[in-house]
Amino acid sequence: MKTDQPEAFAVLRRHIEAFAKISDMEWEMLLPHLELKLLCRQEFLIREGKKATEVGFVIDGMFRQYYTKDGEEKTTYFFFENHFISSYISCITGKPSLITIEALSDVLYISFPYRTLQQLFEKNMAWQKFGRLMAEYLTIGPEERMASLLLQSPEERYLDLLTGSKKKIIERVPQHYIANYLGITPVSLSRIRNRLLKK
Amino acid sequence: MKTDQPEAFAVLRRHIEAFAKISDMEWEMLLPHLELKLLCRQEFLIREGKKATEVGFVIDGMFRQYYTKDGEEKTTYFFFENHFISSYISCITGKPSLITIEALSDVLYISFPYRTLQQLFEKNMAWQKFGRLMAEYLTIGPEERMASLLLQSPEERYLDLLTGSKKKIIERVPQHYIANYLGITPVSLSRIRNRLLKK
DNA sequence: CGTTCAGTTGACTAAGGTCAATTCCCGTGG
DNA sequence: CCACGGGAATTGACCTTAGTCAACTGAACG
Repeated sequence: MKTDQPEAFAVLRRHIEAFAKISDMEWEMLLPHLELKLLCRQEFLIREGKKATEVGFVIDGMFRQYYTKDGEEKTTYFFFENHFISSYISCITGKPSLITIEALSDVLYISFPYRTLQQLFEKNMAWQKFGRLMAEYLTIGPEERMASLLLQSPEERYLDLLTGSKKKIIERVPQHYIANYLGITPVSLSRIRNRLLKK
Repeated sequence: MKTDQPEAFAVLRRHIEAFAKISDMEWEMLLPHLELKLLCRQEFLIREGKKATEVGFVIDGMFRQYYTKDGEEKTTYFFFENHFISSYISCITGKPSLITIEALSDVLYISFPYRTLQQLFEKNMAWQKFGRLMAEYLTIGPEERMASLLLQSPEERYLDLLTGSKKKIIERVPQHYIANYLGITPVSLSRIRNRLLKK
């Protein structure tokens, strides 16, 4: 696992600049607040019921995000390298998080306080713009997931995972988490796979 | 139906300022681009496949937003007075809209080009901030809808509509659209209602 | 008074959930 | 090297709930 801190921070900067260009000076406003952190498998980035205060960026490893209801977990996303990760809604609203984010492997990630980001928003146009574009980007995930739940059967959702950019989910995530992500039980996923084989 | 244009515009300003304070001068930057428009029942604000270019704000009436798949419509939201309405994702991405927005009644609404908004974002910090807060706000709807589809049965979703701020959906929207919104057929909704009566 | 469309009801089908038994895989310790 | 243990995945039997198709009811409107 690479642990080169300057390089990790440079990767983050590139991904921030994919949203909005920021000058060296503006970058220096965030840099002192960055921390490189390590999380072991099955540890939590944020737990349901706690207020989220930090925003993360995955350098190496993967996370699972889920809601809990009646003791049952319902997976909404998996996150891999080079993705921002946070209970952003909890940060924005200041309310306790409804979601839990759990490390599915040992994870190396960059962390910084949402509060810092918020201060940058107020101080600086480039950061404000980053905040807008980031939030715009964040609308797209849930929208697609919602559409998928509304439009597709579990079988269709499974087939979707086999193609395109989602393949790494199939490749890296244990099957029972995938079933959970699809909204079904591992038993049903097994049957669906069986059904598909026979075609 | 009230058609007082200055008053309608003032209502819009109040709702914009619920996100970010803007000065009179900043308001003047948007004002000339506002248009008060009328749409008849069953007409469309935006249709699937077209690029969205405008953002709307409902003064009077209601809309339904839906995806289409294999000729079937799947309702995602209803919008009433004092809500922004747009295929915002299409505006943001510049791609053709996946959703259709249809007037469920005759509707009076304010319209302005997304392009104008985008120009204001670049020119002005207050508008940039509005853009961020608006986008942040827009993440919450799909997130909640996604969670509801993942966590709740159709019956639970129906019960939810009977309480709190969602009551106006039950009160104003025909039942077969509600069934569609719940993700089931009108037949099934009828059975669920029946089942609940017997309890 | 008929036409139309929304909503209800019945009979049957399809698909996922549950529970339990079994198999497979993999790592550990004898 | 093999035997055992534990978790993951599969399979079978049975249940629950939504979908489909069709018939019927009821209210709205001309």
